[in-house]
Amino acid sequence: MLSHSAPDDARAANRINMRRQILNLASQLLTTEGPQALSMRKLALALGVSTIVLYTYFKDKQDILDELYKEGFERLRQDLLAVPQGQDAMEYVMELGRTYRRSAVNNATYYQIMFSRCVPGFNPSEASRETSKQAFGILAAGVQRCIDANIIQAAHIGPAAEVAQVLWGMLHGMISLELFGYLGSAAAGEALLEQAIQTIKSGFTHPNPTQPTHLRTMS
Amino acid sequence: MLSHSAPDDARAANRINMRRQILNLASQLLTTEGPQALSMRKLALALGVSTIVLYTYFKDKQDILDELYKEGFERLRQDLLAVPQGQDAMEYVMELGRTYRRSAVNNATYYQIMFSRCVPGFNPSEASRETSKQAFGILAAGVQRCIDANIIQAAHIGPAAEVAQVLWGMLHGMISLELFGYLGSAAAGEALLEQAIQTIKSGFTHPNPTQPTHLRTMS
DNA sequence: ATACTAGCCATAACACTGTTATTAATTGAC
DNA sequence: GTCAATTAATAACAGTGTTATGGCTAGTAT
Repeated sequence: MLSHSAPDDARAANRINMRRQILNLASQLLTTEGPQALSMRKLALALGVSTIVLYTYFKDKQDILDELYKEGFERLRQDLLAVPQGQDAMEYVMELGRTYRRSAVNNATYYQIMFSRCVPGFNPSEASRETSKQAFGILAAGVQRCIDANIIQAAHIGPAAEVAQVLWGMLHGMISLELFGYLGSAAAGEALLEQAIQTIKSGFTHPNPTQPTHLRTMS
Repeated sequence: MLSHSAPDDARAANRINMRRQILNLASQLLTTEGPQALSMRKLALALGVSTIVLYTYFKDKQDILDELYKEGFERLRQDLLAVPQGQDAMEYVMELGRTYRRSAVNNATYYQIMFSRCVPGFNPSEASRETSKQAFGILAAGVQRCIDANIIQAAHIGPAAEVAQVLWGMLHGMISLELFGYLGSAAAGEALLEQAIQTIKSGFTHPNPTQPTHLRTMS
């Protein structure tokens, strides 16, 4: 009923200011010490306040992680948006893949929150998963361009979203293996991703050879 | 110096017996309640003993997780070994891929331990990582067979181990996305994996088209 | 100006977690 | 039977997320 706007707005501004301050510190703690070091007590201590403060600005730890999850996908989205949509549609998609890897490696701790269950109870909220879909949308749009240019024959391979999911899976898989230390050095990871990209390019441009491939063998 | 073998063997037998009992319960707890529910106290309680018992048979929690990690890769390896090496080398590799997914989905909680950092401080030991390489070796051997049969032209695409790593990455990526809920239902996950397998098959059999693909566009 | 209401925050605690120092008991060895 | 060593229970320490209690401060209403 009664609407006293000015002071409430001041409070609201203070709220989002404090929220941002907490999130900035959480982000810093995440990048420097990793996901498991991000504890409510450490956060409060670094802020010079009590733990209760965190709970006045966030529902719980999940709420904070949810924001970091969103920020991670937003960083990825920004990096992907920065890729120039140059001449060739397929070349653009391949460059998206290389950029995806660079972004993931540069924000490895964020990537862990986004894709591995590194914090025991954490599950991203539905709203946050929408953010993830926006980053994926850039890949899908790139694939759609390839289909429109007849570089990928959609009829033989499926709708753009599905093709993009396959592309996404491969990118994520290679990066995930690299970040888990299964591929050796970063250089090896980069080289193998390049190989994977070339493979998927060939796979997309030469869809589904229905003739049995073993007939083409020669001794 | 003094070698009293028989009783020490009795103790040793008891040790490995107890170890197995603990691991069985840990495995059960892992599959039924997930990685984050696997606590030392819960384990001890379920065994009807004190927590200290766990520490007399294992160095720490990591030690137990390490065993589960190894068991996970052993299950995967066994499942992959069960795939019949039928007629076509490429068809065999594709079936390996489908089996890999089935195995991962059927042992989803194990898969989390194997590939996602779901337990804060856990890092598999070097010895355990060797176990993981044995499972990977089956994929690599399958790829090698394709190269030997000239289905995959190694000269254009790289050595078998690298090709297999690309295959592995794609498999892992698709499964990882599915298990994280990014692909929707299990049916969607299965269908998309099939599409990914078909794509990689095409990519492997039609290596590196050096001619610019955009010349082949038609309106 | 005074009383009040609302939000903010510190202290301390609860229920967990992994881990261990101190004890006591059991068990195998001679 | 005595002795040594392994084993196990109790209880505690340090850490985690979370919250009930209560005090304080700041804006509102009269």
